[in-house]
Amino acid sequence: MNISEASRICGLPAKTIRYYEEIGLIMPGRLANGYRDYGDTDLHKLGFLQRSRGLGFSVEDCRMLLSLYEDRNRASGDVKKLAQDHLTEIDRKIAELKGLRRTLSQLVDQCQGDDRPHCPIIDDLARQ
Amino acid sequence: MNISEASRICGLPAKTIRYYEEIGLIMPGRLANGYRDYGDTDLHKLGFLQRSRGLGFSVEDCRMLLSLYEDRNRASGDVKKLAQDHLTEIDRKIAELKGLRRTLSQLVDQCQGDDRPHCPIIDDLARQ
DNA sequence: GTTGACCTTCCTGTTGCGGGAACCTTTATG
DNA sequence: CATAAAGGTTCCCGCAACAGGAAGGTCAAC
Repeated sequence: MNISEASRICGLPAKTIRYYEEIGLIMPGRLANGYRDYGDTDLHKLGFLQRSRGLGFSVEDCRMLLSLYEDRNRASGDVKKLAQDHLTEIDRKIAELKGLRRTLSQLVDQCQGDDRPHCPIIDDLARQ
Repeated sequence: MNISEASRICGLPAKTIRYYEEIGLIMPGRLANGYRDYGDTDLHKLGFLQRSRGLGFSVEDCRMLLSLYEDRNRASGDVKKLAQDHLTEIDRKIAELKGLRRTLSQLVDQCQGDDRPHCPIIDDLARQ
């Protein structure tokens, strides 16, 4: 199966699939003409990558997850740790964004938003 | 005032300050020896940038905010719109992260996290 | 005069691809 | 059968917002 069909099936752009190959994540076979040739195993891996990335894991995390996926003797604890660390990072980001949101929405509420120059948002940013 | 002192005062790394100059955000004077020389106006702008970035505005947004800051005839509505758009974007990111968080935490909860290979997280990612 | 702490510019690397050029193959069509 | 369109390939640049580090100039102190 060529790359555009693999792309259609796994939902990843061809560019992304080539990139994953470049960094050694999935190495498909090649046909005599040099075209990439994706088999069932490749397609499963691509789908796995698509969903892992969809959960926000970094590509390097995905590399780790993929090797755990292929390791029949893996410890589920290793997977769980990866996921928990990611969860912690997500929580950190959410907290950070909520902090920004609080401050920003207060400022927005205070601003008249009309044609006049007076602006509490600018005043806050410019506070001496 | 040289760059390291400016950095200490505004709280931005010297690297960042130089970068802001490179992209035309703040253009300090130069001494005879070629060293950058920051005056009060420059320092105010740097502080303004530091706080704007701290609220998560993109550097290009900061450029716009800075020009509104310097525009005595600005309409506060322009500032408010920028801030509201940013707020919308923040909300979008929060929602996205919360979605990930939901799915991920469910999976984590289902996983035993022991030495055995069975793992609902992997199973979900590998779902055929 | 020499050391050490500054400063300068310039180049590379980061993350995860997207866009596009230049070129080759295969397939479809007149 | 010639050709054009639609694939494939590699390779290189660009994005955001800097950080790290090399190579070299400058300045103050001892």
